[in-house]
Amino acid sequence: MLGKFIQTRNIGVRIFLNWQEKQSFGNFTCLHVKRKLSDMVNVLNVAEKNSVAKNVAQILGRGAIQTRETGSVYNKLYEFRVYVPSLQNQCLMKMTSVSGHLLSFDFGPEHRKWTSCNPQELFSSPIVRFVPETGMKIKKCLQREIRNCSVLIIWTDCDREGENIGFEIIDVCREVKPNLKILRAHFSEITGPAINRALNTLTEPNKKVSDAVDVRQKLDLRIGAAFTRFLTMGLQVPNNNNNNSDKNNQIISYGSCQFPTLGFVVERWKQREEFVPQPFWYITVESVKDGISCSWNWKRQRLFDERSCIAILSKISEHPTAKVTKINSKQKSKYRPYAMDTVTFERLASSKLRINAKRAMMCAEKLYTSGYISYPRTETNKFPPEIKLNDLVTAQQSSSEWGQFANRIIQNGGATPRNGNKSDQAHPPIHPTKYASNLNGDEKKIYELIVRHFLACCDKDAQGFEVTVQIEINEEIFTLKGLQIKERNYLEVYIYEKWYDKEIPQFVENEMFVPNDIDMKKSETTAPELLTEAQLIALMEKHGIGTDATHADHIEKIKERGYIMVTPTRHLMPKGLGIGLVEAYDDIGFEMSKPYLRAALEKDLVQICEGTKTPEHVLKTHINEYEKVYKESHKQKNRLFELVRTKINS
DNA sequence: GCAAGGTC
Repeated sequence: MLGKFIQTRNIGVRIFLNWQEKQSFGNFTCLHVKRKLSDMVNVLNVAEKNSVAKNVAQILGRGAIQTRETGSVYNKLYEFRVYVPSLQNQCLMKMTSVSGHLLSFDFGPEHRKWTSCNPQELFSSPIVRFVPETGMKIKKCLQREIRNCSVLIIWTDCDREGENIGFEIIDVCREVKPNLKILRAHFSEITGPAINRALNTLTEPNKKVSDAVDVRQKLDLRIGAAFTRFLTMGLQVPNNNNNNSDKNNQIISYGSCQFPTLGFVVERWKQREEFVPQPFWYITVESVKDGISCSWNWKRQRLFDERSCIAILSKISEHPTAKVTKINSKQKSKYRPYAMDTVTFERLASSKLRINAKRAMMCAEKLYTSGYISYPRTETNKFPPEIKLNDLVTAQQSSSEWGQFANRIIQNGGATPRNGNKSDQAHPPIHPTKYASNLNGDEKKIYELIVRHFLACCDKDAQGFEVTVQIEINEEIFTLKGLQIKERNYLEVYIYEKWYDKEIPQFVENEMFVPNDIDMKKSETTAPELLTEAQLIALMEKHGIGTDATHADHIEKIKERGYIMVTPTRHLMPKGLGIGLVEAYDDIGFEMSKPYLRAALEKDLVQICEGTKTPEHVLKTHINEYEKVYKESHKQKNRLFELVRTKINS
């Protein structure tokens, strides 16, 4: 086996020279080359984006790669030679890429113009699939290169969309070469071991997963377009942007993700609007001992009845002597963070670094394609047992900021990750894959967050000692808590969380003292705050609205449409138009702004992937559901539009 | 002029 391998490699080198000769001398060596090339299998490899193609080629080609232009500015072609186990052959690998989806769905020409048809027809009108102008150069490149290849290996991202993009590549290539052998590589980080493992474990691509995405695309297009045309043309809201749009109406869009996103913002706003503050009363006790002031907490916390509170106050004022009835001491831990999934990442970036989710994902994407971190779109928050965490921790020892901390983890017996219980069965939690020292700006901050979170997760919980003192004053109970931090552990590297000592005096059981002050205070309940971006993302995640990659886009979209705005305190506030749309649909009895419809679709898509439902069935069911809503809104359109107009003007 | 999902 080894002998064969070496021999094949030698042939590979010879052919390589001949191939270059062929380039230089045209047909001169043609016959000779033809004979030798027959030993070599030509393989076209296609990744989802150029950066992946480049880095995968660099790893597999061990630096011996040739770069060629493809006609598409962003997509290069990299050539190298490597032995591919599942083909049992030394291969001439041509590695190139698409730029995300290559194909696009749209209505046929007869339904594309807004005035061409009743929007309801869009639920059943023909849909065409085509390569948009922006992808034509990539398509030409794929079809040109596949002609002299017998194998196609798909290197798109290992998620649902990636599988679908894989089939787009397959369709385009099969158009010119129907009898291709097709293989799929599985990887979730671009490192030597992961990429070599992928090459050694090629499988068939998964059509079911790709089918699920087709269903999602068709549904989103039909429903989005039908309702958007209906609302925009029906409401005729004048456009206040002075752009060059020849249409004078503002677009009032509906989308299966943007509408529920809006719904969350409006719902919170409503809770706040409808909130009625409730007055409440509570008793405070102040004392001083050993020079330390203590504010004791009432066990009843608060009473909503003033007279009851007065009664208790007068009762304890009769014998205002406190007796220490209980002292509890216990170990207290502050837990280190779980391994990082995408939503946690987006929320931390937004709340701790003040980098909005959209920008944070862009930075993470760049760090991933540069090989610094693992794939940033993951729902997994537990590390697989086979991952070599100690190697990853060791790699961070070069840092002047957290290197010592990484070193300490290793010295103390190695990484002990705090794992959650979610796994998408495709990607590990977000973690650094190598040390980076040359980053700047937001990318640097994002990388630092990922590294510090990773090291914190691999370290130990912080340990403290909590003392709870309980007193009774004429049968009323009050408590005081003190905290002594013993071991900071993960907190030393995780600068985003704080934990403070709280010093309290020494007490002994049955000790008696007279408090310096006993008082009754009045306060009232406060309304919930408007949502922050971080909280909205958490809600979207919880209800399955959008993907890790698009949460941020949907929030941007509803801002752009004039449905919501951001307050100076960075809270999300719905505008009249947004409130009107949500209330109008609520009013005619449809939960369009609620997340349930999208969640139901998501569930069906998973079933398509698992093979328990057919794509045709799922598509038909959901189309029917939304068409019913459409017909009803059309029937009640005067009422619906009037409701929205009232809100816009209020 | 529409969606959501990829990416530059």
